[in-house]
Amino acid sequence: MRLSDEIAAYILRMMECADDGEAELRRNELAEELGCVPSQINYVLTSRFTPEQGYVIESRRGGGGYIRIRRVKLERGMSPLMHTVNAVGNSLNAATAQAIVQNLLYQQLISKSSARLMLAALSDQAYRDVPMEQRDLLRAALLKQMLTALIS
Amino acid sequence: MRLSDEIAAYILRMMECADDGEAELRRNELAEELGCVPSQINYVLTSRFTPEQGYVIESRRGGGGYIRIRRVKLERGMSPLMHTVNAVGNSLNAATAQAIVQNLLYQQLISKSSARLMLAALSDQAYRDVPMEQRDLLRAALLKQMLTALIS
DNA sequence: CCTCCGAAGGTAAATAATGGTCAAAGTCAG
DNA sequence: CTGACTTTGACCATTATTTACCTTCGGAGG
Repeated sequence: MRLSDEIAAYILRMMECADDGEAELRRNELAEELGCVPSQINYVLTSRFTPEQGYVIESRRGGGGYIRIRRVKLERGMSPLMHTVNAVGNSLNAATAQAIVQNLLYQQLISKSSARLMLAALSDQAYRDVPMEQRDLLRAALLKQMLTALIS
Repeated sequence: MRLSDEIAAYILRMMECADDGEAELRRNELAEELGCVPSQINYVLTSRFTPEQGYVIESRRGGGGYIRIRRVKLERGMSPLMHTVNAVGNSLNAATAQAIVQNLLYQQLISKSSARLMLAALSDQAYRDVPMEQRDLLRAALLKQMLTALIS
């Protein structure tokens, strides 16, 4: 079995055991326990615990730091929002983003103020400092991140 | 639990107990009671009781010195949000952004789901495609954009 | 009054404890 | 053999704690 799969399995197990379904871990500790370099933990997190797969990750550096993984995906019958998260690729232009949000609002899947917030965050207006080539990637990531946050 | 968190919790408790909602303490005394060096109290104050988080601190040195921590109350209505927009510079790190949003939520100026959305949009998680040097600029722009959207 | 001393609190730098990023090198299925 | 996925390691960023030294205030003595 691949190392990454073992790490993923380990984290999944941690989440099942916790009563709140969250896994909180210390990167270096876990890396040591599983015999891998610390950065491999990051690799596993970014490749297997993405918003598309229904996970939200928070972390803190520094003394007493941690990584927390939360699952928001409902096991079956994916929520409509989750469906959108999966439908969005890794790139998204402003017009499409706007259409998606407006559609979610129309379907009453999100509130009006949520829609306003999301439109503001997805419009090119705020991306002045982001290189053009990266804007659509950022937009896609932002939309997915925000929708995932709404579900949990 | 981190020492700093214990200190912060202790101070929060003091504020809750006081009828005026203020906490007044003597640095050395508190340090002794919590088993830390006095300057750690300052660290906690500057890292967790900042103006962004809605606190004001006064203190006096010398005999009979003290430290007083107060929560500032923002007026209701839209103006506090506008005030926040104006107060945010053109660069904003993740920790400060989080503190600002959490404070807005605490003061009931934004809803819980708005806070969640904003936190998701302001966390570094979604910025993987944005060069490090631009992240704080983007974050500031995003926060201002989103708050402005809430106002209008 | 004025000075000086002791009792506070303040600051900054060093150190420790974590997690994050990036790119080179390796692996493996097709 | 090639492209996607993995694994590693060097280097970076953030947060916490400790230590040494500095500043301010009030009052006792002169």
